Amino acid sequence: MAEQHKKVTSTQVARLARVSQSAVSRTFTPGASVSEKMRRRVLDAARKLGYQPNAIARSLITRRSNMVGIVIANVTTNPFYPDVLDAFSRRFQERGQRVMLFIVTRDQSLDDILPQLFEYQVDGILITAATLSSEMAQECERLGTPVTLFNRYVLGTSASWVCCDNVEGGRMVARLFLDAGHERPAFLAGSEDTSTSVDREQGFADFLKEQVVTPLREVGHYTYRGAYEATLRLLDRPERPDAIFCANDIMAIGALEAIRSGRGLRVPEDISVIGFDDISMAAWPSYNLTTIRQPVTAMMDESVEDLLRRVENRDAPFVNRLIPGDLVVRGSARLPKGMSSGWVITKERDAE
Amino acid sequence: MAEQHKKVTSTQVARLARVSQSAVSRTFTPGASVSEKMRRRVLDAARKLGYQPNAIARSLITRRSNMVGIVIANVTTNPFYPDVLDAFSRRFQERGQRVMLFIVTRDQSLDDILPQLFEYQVDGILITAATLSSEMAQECERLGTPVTLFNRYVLGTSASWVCCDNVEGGRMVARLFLDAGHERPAFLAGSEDTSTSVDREQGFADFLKEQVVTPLREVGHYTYRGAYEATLRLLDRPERPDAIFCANDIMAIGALEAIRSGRGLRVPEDISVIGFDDISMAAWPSYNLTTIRQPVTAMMDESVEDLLRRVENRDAPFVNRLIPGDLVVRGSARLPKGMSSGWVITKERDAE
DNA sequence: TCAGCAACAGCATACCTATGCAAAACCCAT
DNA sequence: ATGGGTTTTGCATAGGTATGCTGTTGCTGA
Repeated sequence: MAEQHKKVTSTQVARLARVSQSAVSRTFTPGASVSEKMRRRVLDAARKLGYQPNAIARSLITRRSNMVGIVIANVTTNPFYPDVLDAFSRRFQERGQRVMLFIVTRDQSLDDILPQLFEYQVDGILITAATLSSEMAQECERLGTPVTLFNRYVLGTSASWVCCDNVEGGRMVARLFLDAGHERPAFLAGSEDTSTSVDREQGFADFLKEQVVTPLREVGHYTYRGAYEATLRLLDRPERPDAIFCANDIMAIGALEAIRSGRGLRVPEDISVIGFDDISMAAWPSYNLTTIRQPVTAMMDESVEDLLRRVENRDAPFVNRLIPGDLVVRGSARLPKGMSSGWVITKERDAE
Repeated sequence: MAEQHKKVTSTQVARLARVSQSAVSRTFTPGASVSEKMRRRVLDAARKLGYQPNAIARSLITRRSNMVGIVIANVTTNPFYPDVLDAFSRRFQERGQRVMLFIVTRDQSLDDILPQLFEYQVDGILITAATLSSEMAQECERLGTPVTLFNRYVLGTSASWVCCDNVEGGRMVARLFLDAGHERPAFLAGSEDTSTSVDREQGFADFLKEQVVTPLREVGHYTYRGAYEATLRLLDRPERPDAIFCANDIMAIGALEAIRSGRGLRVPEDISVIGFDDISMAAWPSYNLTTIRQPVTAMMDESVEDLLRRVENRDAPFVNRLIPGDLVVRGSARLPKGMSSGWVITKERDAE
């Protein structure tokens, strides 16, 4: 049997097939010029030896690694992100790109991560739930490595980003609360240093303030437990809120728990709760959460499309996209007159 | 400024620093012999040019890519796995290994995935929630690539595996049900073709049968929704079960929902529910799930230790480890006399 | 039959770094 | 100053593949 312990190279295959190494290479290079006879001879020999091309050597010479870097955070705290990671991985896979993965923590700077990706000559970088320092953005530019941000944005760089319209999402929730007759709305923030939370709050609070209402607020750090406790604090305030907008679904679920198990109140009779993301748990019967659905599929399609386009063509223009989310009406928030559970309310897209 | 658009190579740095290319290489190779003076000159030049070593070229010559492949499944359906992925990624990161990620679906065969990892010359492969065909195991062996399975096992190959003792876990649950006086226990299976589900059921059912009880069973496909529906079917049987052991926590949560929201019964008064994994949701107040805790930390430590040991030393022996889980007693199952909520019951480890 | 052309094969080289070996530099003690 | 030993440097090559260019083959049509 072919029990050699060393790796098989194209040269060995060539020797066995009595052809040149180039012939072997061409056989394994789609679109190269090889006769059918030769291809067969090579493939035979290759099979006999158990040959597989060495992608490392190939990358070295073609200057294409066919690897993209994915940088992602919050994979354990927010079920939204495993979904995102899964879908991205699958999409890149289909497009013939391998994924080099980095999971980062909030306190970890990308400035330590990206250089590792550069060392491995990734063709492009996709960043999710984390932001880019402007030095790093510049570095990417210098190296000619395209970068796409998912759900974050950076201005003044050549990085692409595609983002849910968080401000508009916040606004939609504010409108719903007011339409439903709520008077003491509150916002449960994620992390202060996160654009998603800040933007959602801004849309929410600005809209309310136009109607002369100032929302209460607490911070839940984008975690279930943080939200649980923050909600208890909210409920114990003298001016108890009658509606809470949570910066994401997992916090909304924490809030629900706190309201029901923690304080024995009812949702939505005593308090309305609205989340953001529309993770699959949101539809579970006991949560039945009204929420803003992020248009993930569209966002991801656009992200990988953009990144790969720029990998193919370094000069392709980068793209900044704000995609509006939909309000998914379920049972955790009091309904305004004329609206009913099961509705999905789509914001008409403004002209670009 | 150094605005060149091409990648900087060690040769260019050498030229600028007026030294040999070897000197540059040695400066960036920890432990190589370079004088302090030289190192400084090189680093200066490198900084000026924005040089970064090319890991691809390095890998080609050292025959070490410093990449490991992680193959994982169920990332979106079971919160247990994002946790696992996160921890693995972090551990490898710390040990200086980059992660090449493949997320697979149940119907996807590893036989298509592993060759891709081989092409990229990964130093080792970690497989989670999926199994290895024996041909592939053999292929790994031939190529000398160490493989470690996490939470799966394969016999008769040189692949390592570290696994929770699922049989014993099932047994512990059976014992608890009997001790608590249950008479019509049921098992909610994950997927029939999955060793975790099969083993948990085996431990459970065998123990019960010794006591002359045969459990009911349904299949929940390891998903929330599947479990929800399977539980409704169980509850609608003429001989309604009074205790359900679910093959994992996410199904247990689906079962809880079905019991409460679906049929208006109480847990644990009417029915006991026990899960497996101890994901973080299990501790949430409204679930408060009694479950078997997988000793994940130990399992993961052992997995990466094993894999990296065999990467360093191809001849290091592979390892098969069965690590017992702990029974975490909470409120979703009726308590046997003398046991109380909050207990963690550890199976004394048998001699190996 | 032969010219002319297209298709294909092979040679040689490039990609970028690490490293064995020999030469050079340095250090210290005598 | 000299010699022996140690450290440091540079040269040259290897690692596995892709590809431009030249040479070869085989075929077509007149």
